[in-house]
Amino acid sequence: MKLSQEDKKFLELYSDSEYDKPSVTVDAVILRMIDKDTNNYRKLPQKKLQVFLLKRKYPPYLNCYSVAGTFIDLNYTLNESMKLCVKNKVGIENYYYEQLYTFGEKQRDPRTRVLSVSYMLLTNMEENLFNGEWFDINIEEKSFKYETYQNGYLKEKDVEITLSNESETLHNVLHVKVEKRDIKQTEEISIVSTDIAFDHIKLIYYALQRLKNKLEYTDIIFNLLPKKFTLTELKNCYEEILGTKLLDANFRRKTAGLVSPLNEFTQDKGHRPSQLFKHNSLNNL
Amino acid sequence: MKLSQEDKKFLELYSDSEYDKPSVTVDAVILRMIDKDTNNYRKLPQKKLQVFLLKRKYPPYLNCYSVAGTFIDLNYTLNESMKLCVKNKVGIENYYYEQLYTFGEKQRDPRTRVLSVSYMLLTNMEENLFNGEWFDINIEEKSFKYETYQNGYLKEKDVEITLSNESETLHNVLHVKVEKRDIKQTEEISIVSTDIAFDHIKLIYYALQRLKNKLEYTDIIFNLLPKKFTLTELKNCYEEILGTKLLDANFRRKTAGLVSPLNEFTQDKGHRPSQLFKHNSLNNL
DNA sequence: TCAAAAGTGTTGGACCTACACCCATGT
DNA sequence: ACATGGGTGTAGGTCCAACACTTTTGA
Repeated sequence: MKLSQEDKKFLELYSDSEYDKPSVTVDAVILRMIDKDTNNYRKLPQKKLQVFLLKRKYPPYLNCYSVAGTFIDLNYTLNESMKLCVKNKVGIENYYYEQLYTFGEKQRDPRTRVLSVSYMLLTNMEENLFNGEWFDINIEEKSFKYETYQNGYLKEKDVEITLSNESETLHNVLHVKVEKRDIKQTEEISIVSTDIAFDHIKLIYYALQRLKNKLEYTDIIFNLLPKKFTLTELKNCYEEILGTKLLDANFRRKTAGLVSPLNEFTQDKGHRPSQLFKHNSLNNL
Repeated sequence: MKLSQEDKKFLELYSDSEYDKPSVTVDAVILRMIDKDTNNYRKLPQKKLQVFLLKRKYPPYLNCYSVAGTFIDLNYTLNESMKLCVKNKVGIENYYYEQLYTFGEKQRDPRTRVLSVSYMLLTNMEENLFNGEWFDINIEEKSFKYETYQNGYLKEKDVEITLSNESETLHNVLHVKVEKRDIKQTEEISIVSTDIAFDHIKLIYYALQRLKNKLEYTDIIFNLLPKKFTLTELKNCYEEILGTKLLDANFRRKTAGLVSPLNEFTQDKGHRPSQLFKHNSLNNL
């Protein structure tokens, strides 16, 4: 839509200096699925979901872990800012990403008012990345509470998210409260306790929720897998994210349409070789 | 997580004035479902999805239509800012809402660099609201293009969104391009032409997509319906949003679990009275 | 009487669950 | 030989699309 003459006149005189502006960061929750080797030569490695955290080099929260993020540069779009940050700080450029949510609570950063535009990134990289560590993710729900009214309901629960690697264990507890009264619905997520910087455990929680939800109705899981994989590998990834066990025979039939078999098989496994498959990306019309 | 002594020292000296900051707005796409009366005494009114647009009183885009929005006040959270804006400008407080997406393209506002944190609002209000008009939404997809590579695909289409009421018709065309190469996936939505302010037609498009997607796996549709409704009304709402026809008998069986019958019936309709139902909100455990 | 909507019944097929069963491998 | 994972088969149930059919009303 074109601007009018009146608009142009107005714009020549416009100054935004009189308005309050918040600082804005982009923050990337980087996830991958890793094979945890077992000692038993027969057993397959177990799949484990991991998040990449960076050790902060400057205050606030000096030496604490946080997700990758940066204040935005006004010369770039939000997506560009996020990509640049991830490239510079973590050293990766090849990943799936989507915007998650924009956090705008007033006290979420002790420096000043800061909005965080958060992203979820998925990669199938094996290597470690720059400036940080991969942490195993363990998530558990506790103290579930449920109340109903005539015109709605109230649900409350605690979510424990434990992030750990060989050297460190970070404990985090969130409180989630969903309330519905008539048409109004509110979801409040508050931090009970956290061992990582800012409200970044909330960003991680959002990413985990998004991933779990999208499993059902998208092909998002293949972004966490190598190009060639066995059906049991695929199944183990689903199980790790969903936190439930699936029936093997049924799983194979259900996912049959999503994958194409290759003429390759695993070897040296202490059990029957298994066929490798690739994601069949043409099911999205 | 508590701040260290070092952090506290740092914060005393901290000044954010040296950093670039963007302006930030919150913008609300307000939707409702309205009954369009037919002249035939036998026929039911048709359901029509509508969006509420405000006529701009100041430049830029003076006298054009836009969605409800405001620059944020740093004394409020994002959600609070949006609610205040909607209350003050439009006069409603009772609605379902969720955050949609944060837009950060560089030239999206002619004044200065502005981020938009957008929201989708759903209401079942019948009345007109302050400072604007309801517009019927018609959406049509054109010139679909599909290409496949060895490692991905490219999809392109044009989306025509026409917003109209008794006195005005606003034409808008978006171009949507989805590309996937290996793990990288990009979705680009660009404005081909628009009759409303800024990139607000994009916000409307996002809201419509979100609504359509959420129909399948949530109870979101009941936020657009009155408390008491007939099953045919419910079905017509689904059909209006999805843009397809559903089979009546099957629809009744499928939605049976979502609703509870009341001991009330419609009257004076020129056809058999129909039972009224209410949303059964206890299916979310 | 009739057009429109309300609502029920049925049939064949697709898909899902649960479980049993056999196959192939390296040590 | 055997533990482990790879992979197939099947019986019963559920759900779903498609279609036919009956009911009720106001003008």
